[in-house]
Amino acid sequence: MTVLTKRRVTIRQVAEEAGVSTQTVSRVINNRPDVAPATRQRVQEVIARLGYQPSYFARSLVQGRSFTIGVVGYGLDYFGPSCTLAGIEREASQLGYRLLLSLIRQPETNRVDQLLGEMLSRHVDGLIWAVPEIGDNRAWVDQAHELPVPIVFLTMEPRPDRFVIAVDNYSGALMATRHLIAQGCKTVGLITGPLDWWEARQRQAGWRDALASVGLPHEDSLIAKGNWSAASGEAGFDRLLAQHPEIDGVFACNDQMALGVLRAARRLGRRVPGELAVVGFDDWPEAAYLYPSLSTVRQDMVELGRRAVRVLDQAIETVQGGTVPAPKTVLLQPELIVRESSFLDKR
Amino acid sequence: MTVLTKRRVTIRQVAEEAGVSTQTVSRVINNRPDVAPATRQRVQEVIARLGYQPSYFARSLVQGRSFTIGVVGYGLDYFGPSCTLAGIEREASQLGYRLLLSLIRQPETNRVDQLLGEMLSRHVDGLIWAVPEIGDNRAWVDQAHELPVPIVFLTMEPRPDRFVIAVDNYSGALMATRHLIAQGCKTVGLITGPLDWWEARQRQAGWRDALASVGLPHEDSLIAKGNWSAASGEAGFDRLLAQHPEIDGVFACNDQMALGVLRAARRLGRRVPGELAVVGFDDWPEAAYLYPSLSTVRQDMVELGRRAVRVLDQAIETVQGGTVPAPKTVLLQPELIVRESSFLDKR
DNA sequence: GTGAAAGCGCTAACAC
DNA sequence: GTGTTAGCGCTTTCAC
Repeated sequence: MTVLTKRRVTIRQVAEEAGVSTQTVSRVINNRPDVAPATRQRVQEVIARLGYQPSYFARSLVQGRSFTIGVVGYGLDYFGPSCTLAGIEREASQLGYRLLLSLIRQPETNRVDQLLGEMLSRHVDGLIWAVPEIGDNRAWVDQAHELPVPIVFLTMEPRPDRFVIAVDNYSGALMATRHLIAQGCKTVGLITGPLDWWEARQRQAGWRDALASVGLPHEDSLIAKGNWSAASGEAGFDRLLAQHPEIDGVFACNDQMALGVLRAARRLGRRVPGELAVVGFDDWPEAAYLYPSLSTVRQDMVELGRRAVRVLDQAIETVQGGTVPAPKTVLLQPELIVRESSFLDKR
Repeated sequence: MTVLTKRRVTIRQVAEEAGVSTQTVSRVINNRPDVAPATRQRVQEVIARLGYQPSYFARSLVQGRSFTIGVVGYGLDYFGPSCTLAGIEREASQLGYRLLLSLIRQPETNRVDQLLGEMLSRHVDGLIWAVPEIGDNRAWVDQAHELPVPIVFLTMEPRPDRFVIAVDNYSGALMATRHLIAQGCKTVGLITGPLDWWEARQRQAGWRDALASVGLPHEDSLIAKGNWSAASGEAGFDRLLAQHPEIDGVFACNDQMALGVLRAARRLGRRVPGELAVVGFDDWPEAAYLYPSLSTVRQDMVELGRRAVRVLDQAIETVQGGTVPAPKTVLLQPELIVRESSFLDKR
């Protein structure tokens, strides 16, 4: 508990106490070789005794590097983003960074300027933009070339001039829908997320292409628009069934909406599994404990965060080295998890 | 997008460009009154043109204040902690603070020293310790008097010499159990969390006292120890039922474990609601969409976080004013949410 | 090996 | 009103 001293100890006090100059202390705390062993030891003793803690702060000012990453996140009350943040923190911490966190509540914020400004004025070494791409909330990205530090974008349409880390939503939706088809479904409905979300559009495209490629129906009346909530999934299935009583499969674009579908199906007397096969997206931890347990597409949000930090770290190092880092895209592959809810009685 | 300039602009460049001293620029950016209107305008123009962004960093160094709060959190893959963090961020942002975030994975960490040291060396104005009280992971708190900045503890046993913000778990458990009793339950089992968690012990105590006060059984064989997961809730109910086939009520100490109980009950052929009444704790967003929808005890984790920041802010102001702030405890009251799962057929 | 001087970007205190 | 000086805590450069 030696660090916990009432007043901040400075390098000067240590120097005085040890009878050396501040430079020597600096050399010791930075593990420079050119210090006499005896001196080094003496200084170290004083440091321990006084509980001296070098100020990263002052150090950053002169070195132009803070070992801090700015993270702009969104909607921590959802499971996915929380995991992503956890992943970011974990990797960052391993690489020796701390996190400066900012959350935004409306993803269409126009405070982007102010936000970035605040982070930059705290001298972050790099930025992670962990806000979903919604509507035109990416318009500003074109100008981000001008940022003095590298920035990595999470969950947006990959583009060659940016660092982007994303899950392959299209491919995940393809897997989910093909699985339903393989189960024998003839009419597969879709509960989408809000279509101004890039992720939602990708998943919808996957659903459509999977059906189109085998000649199954995929018209708009098979699509119910949800808002990621269980309530919207429930309502969406009601609408779907009203128009298509023959429906025997549903791909819900997240697990919460799938939960809503399960609830609606029960209320309307459709057996799941058996008469109706349901697949979700996310693999949220409770999916395995629903009744029936939910088949879904797992995306590893923790890994997403970690990758973002690794990529950013490399970019930061490159910048520190004086070069301009080459943008890079990482597309993580999701995984189909088959449980009970997607089983269909063959007819 | 004016802030996004390639190289950081300093106060000196602005001063030169505007033909004034750095001091005058400083006065303008700090909105000091003693600047001639004409000068002020000229400076502001230059600031806008150059996209100058003052460095909080350098400012903090000289002012001894960073408008940054250090947050040490835990287990962001759970819903509660995520909400708390969201609440912290929101309030902090409103009060003009940024967050420096650190997550720990084992709550019994002995890296407390290092962690606090790192935060302090980044000159945080105050700290929020948002890690549950587990085992003796609070032993170090006795020494925290020596910290140079105020620290607020979340979710731990209140004590008069500390800032503590917590939910009244005892009272919540009391409400849950009394509700089950009021429904007509005669044998009420308990699925606890790990008992080295303070919260788990509080909830257990509430359960016990509620039963004891009306003369209903509350022996240890009615208690199954879980670990907050749905799996442990399911296994716990199996054990409970084996020993007490007459069981007609269960209080699960969180909603996940309650979900496990629902699953086990279904498997074992106990009707919920009807034969078995179940109440959870947390009111996690999907609780209303389970089948049956889950009665539970709502705790407002977002508010918990916000309160922590407000209390910390006051303490910081007091410290800045040169006084020692008086510790304070805030105990938030949870709320019983009655849904379907706790109904019991009267006999 | 070690120290003195200069400076990172800013503001407090004091001059004028 | 505005500029000058000094200094926050540290590191870098260059003496010795």
